[in-house]
Amino acid sequence: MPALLLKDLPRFECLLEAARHNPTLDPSAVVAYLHLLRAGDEAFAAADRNFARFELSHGRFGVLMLLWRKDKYGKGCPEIGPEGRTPADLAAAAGVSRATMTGLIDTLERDGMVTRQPDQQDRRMMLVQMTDMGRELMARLLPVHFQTVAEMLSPLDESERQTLVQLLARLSRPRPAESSPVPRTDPTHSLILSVSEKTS
Amino acid sequence: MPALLLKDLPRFECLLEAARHNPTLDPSAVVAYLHLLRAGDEAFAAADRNFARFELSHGRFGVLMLLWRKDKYGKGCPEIGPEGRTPADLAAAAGVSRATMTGLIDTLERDGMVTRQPDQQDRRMMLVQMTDMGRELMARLLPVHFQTVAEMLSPLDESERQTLVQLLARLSRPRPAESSPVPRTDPTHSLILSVSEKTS
DNA sequence: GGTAGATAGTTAGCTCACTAACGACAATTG
DNA sequence: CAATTGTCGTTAGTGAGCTAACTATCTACC
Repeated sequence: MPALLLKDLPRFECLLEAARHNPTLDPSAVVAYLHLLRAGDEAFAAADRNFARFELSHGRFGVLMLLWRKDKYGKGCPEIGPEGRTPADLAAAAGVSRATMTGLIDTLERDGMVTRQPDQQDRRMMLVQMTDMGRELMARLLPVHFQTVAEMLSPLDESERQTLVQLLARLSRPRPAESSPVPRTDPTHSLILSVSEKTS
Repeated sequence: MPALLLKDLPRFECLLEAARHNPTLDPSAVVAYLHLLRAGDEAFAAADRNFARFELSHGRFGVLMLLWRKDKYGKGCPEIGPEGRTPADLAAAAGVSRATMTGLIDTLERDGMVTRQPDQQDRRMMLVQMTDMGRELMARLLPVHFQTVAEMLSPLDESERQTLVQLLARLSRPRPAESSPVPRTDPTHSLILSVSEKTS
């Protein structure tokens, strides 16, 4: 459970009171912000508890998930592609530093979940691939993980989930919005984005 | 930025494809889950950038925030009260372990933001109090922080924020819902809860 | 063709959480 | 009153992330 935050949330009346002395305090914004942090942390922690049962950290799971996606569905979704299994690419896709990715791959390799082999074309690079053991681990873990996610969202019906996603999507840092070569679809559905593109 | 996660989110079509092979995969739940993690992480990271400018970590900010609230608004909101300035209480309110709170208070005390003094009644306890320097720091930081929160939520109008809060509140782990001695108000507004109560 | 700059992966050292275990003290119970 | 039980704050040690700096390699330009 990495994210820490005030579990003892202020009451709305206190915020109103405080707002009278702090002109920059927007009570409804603070309430939404605190709820967002809390819900995000709960979701994160719930997933982490599952991962821990399989001796995985969130970071290591992320690596396996990326490899699994490319492994299984790389064909169906061409922008994922079979390439991009280098540590640097994994780091960008997972949102961690290259140094952190080295450590993640180290332990995954030690545990026999992935292999590292030098790239023939570019000898600076390594190629990371999932082993059968890694695939088996994911085959056991993913149903549990997906079930947890499904349970977490079970209080909301389909249209409520869609509303939630649209609201959350509008909170993301407004991007340049230019340079979108892909045919426009509902932005809440085609949520490929930014980081994978802007290898700048 | 503590929380790490897949920045390279899967496209909805990929999820649909994957769902055909994984019966437990609920595509709309996964999309909502990923958006939640991402939005929460962005909110967390944005706040952290502010804190870092004032040489604060999220944890240290939490401590100062709790002390500030009790310091300023303890009277207006009696359930906060002037007591509860012990490390153990701060730890429970901030959602960290007592050991972590010791470290947070250590550095805050070193930097002159808080003081520690032994409790006279119960000589196991310490009392943590904010110094004038701490108050000054908060007086400079809070407007920046509140402004960041306001900007973050600016894409949503009041009714949208309310919708978001209600949806997020329903995602929180459903509590026993019993043992609520306080007169019922809108649960999305009176979001005092759980942790402060269940000192069990 | 040789040098300058960029990039890939790694290493070293940092911060900030955590758990487990400790001594000091308080509260409860025989 | 003595003993047990529980709590408070602290310490020690671990894990996961980060940045900065290094080596090796590729690319581009004169």
